[in-house]
Amino acid sequence: MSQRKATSDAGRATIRDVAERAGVSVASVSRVLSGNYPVSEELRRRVMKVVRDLDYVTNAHARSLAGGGTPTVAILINNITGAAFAHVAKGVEGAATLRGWLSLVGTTGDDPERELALVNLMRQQGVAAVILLGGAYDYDEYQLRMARFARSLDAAGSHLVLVGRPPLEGDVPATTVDYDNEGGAYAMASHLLSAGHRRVLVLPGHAELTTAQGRLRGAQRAFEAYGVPFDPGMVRHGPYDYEHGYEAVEAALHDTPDFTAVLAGTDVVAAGAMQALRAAGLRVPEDVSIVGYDDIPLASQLTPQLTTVHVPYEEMGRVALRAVADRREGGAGRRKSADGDHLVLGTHVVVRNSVQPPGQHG
Amino acid sequence: MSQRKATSDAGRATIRDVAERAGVSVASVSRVLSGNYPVSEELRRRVMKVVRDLDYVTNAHARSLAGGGTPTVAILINNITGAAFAHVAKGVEGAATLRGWLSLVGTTGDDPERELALVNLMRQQGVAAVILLGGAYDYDEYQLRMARFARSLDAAGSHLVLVGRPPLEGDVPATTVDYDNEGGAYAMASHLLSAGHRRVLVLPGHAELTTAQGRLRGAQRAFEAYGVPFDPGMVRHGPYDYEHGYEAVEAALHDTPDFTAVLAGTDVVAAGAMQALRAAGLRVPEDVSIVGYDDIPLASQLTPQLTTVHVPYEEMGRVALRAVADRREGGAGRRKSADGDHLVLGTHVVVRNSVQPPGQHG
DNA sequence: GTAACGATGGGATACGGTTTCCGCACCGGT
DNA sequence: ACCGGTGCGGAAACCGTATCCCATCGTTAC
Repeated sequence: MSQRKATSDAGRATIRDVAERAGVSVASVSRVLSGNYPVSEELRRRVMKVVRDLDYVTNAHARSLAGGGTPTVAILINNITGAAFAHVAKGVEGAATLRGWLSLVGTTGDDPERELALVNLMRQQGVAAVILLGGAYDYDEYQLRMARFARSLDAAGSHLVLVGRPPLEGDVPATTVDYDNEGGAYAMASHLLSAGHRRVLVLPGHAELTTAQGRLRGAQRAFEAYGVPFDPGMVRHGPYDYEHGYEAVEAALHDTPDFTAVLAGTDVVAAGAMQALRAAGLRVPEDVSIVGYDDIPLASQLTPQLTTVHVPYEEMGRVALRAVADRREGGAGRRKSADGDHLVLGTHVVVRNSVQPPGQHG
Repeated sequence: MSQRKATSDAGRATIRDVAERAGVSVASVSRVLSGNYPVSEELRRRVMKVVRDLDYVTNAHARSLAGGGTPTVAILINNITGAAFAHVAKGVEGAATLRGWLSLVGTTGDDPERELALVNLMRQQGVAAVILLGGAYDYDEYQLRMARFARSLDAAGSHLVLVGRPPLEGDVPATTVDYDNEGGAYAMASHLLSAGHRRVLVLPGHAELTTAQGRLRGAQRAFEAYGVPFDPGMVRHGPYDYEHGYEAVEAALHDTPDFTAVLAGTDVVAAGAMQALRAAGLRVPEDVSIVGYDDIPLASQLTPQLTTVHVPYEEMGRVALRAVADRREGGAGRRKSADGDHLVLGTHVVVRNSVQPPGQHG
């Protein structure tokens, strides 16, 4: 019945075990390990030997409790298997690891309840920031909820970062990392129009998704700029997946078969559209041109290779993490500065082989 | 100069702040929140009101220190953008969230140093398990290192889980979740052989990667079973990426252009191979058949859709997490049982449109 | 009417580190 | 030989929560 548990206990070794075995004080061990206090060479050697012998690692929980601890960021994502999001996650994770930070991930599966639960969970973890990936839904209630999240995290010394969606309205303590979504769509549609296409099937995505709204707006603006009437009947909304692309084209071939090009809201949607056209005996791009959006690897792996809009997803992830890190260094000083709270990265069209002037068979 | 920091301090509220404001003891607040101890309705109401007012959340670090805490698993992955790994991660994360567990991810980028650092970092975090994804390298030193990891984690009350690779040799405290890699390759090659193909270009992957070794062995066995001589000159090793598939086919078309089918080690490699064949003016599958491995979404999005081997990646993730959870529940009792430490899931061929008997043009 | 008991709430302590504050020893200078 | 300074190691006070143990109060049984 010893006062303290035996050194040879099953669980992990504590700093006290190390101190005892090395015949020094607990404080000394801590100092040797953190290295922010002068210790004699002799002491360091003795301690390090025991640390190796016991295979000791410090308890991260205890360490963060006491003040130190490695910063952690949380990445919240709808679906980890989406290539675009995966690239953002890669950017965040890479930048985090580079500075010794940790990253937690959670997937929400498009469920607002899970999102709520996860944000709270992350708040408990005392994360340096919560990074939310993907387009937002354009419901007022959703926006209000985000604002509440932002304030709540801010009050707890954390921070909310929105990636790939428009910033929140009002004076909300959140950082947004966005890309020129509408501009990319404008450029992409212009590319199609300047090739001579006039009847274009548009598959922007879900009507309530901010991403889809921006892409649709960009396309409309391009039509206006070219003086081409925009036919709302040629727009079909739906999820960003392969099946939607396939089915939308199937339906369009039945209803309005006179289109000569497809402006897909996503590369994956474009892939589905392409397959549906082939199934109907049409050739791409000889009979129908197709363009995508995102420039994920798939775009260059399709046949023909897809002309699409490049979005710097991985860089967005890096930028998001840097924003958090900077803010953490900066600390006070720029409390109310709304500057730098909204970063916008550029997009550009990548021309490949899926577009051809209409009516030019062969 | 108060003894304790003011309740209205900037940082997050503590349980003590709540207790003070509600006029109860710290213990009572803890009990109300954890709910594992009888408390009067009056007390509960008073506490919960303050909790809401202060937007209080418990400090996860303190909680884990004190014994409670939500279990966490760490997922270590080479490259998060790989579709197959992403699906495993999804399986793990999904199953984890289902039981209220948390998941940390780290990417190693194929760098053994980073892998080492990450395992240690995760050990500090006191994770319930470290789940390592992807094929292993067949170096002795690497195997030894893994064994050391396993023992180290085991000693710290954690556990190592290997997913998608062969189990470690010897009496190592690790769990392996594997799939019938060789069997899948055998079936896939048989499919090609039974269609009449005899000259097959084989792109198994990196020679040192256990995954590639298994797929190659399976193919060889199938050739033997069919009594078809296996030509080592038709095997080209390389990374599991699009570029390798493309370049390998380009080179093969130059060196040994008489092949009628390509047995790719991965769907992505198959995509590259397909593109290279097209670039050379060959049709798939009329002139050359192609098969892949993994059955990621890309396989069904290519044209023609790819015949491939389905690997239950997401399920592997779920199974891995369940293994960890079971072991944690089970606790003692089955210490030395090597049973159940190696789980193997089945694979099967998915027939699509990329295979045709050779020489049947049209 | 009183003793025993169940239901609750409070105080104290442990969890594993970090860090501040102190004291000790050893150094050289006069 | 005495004194002040410097460098290094130790004791103890936290960090925020869970839980054990005990005190109290209202009940029920005898």
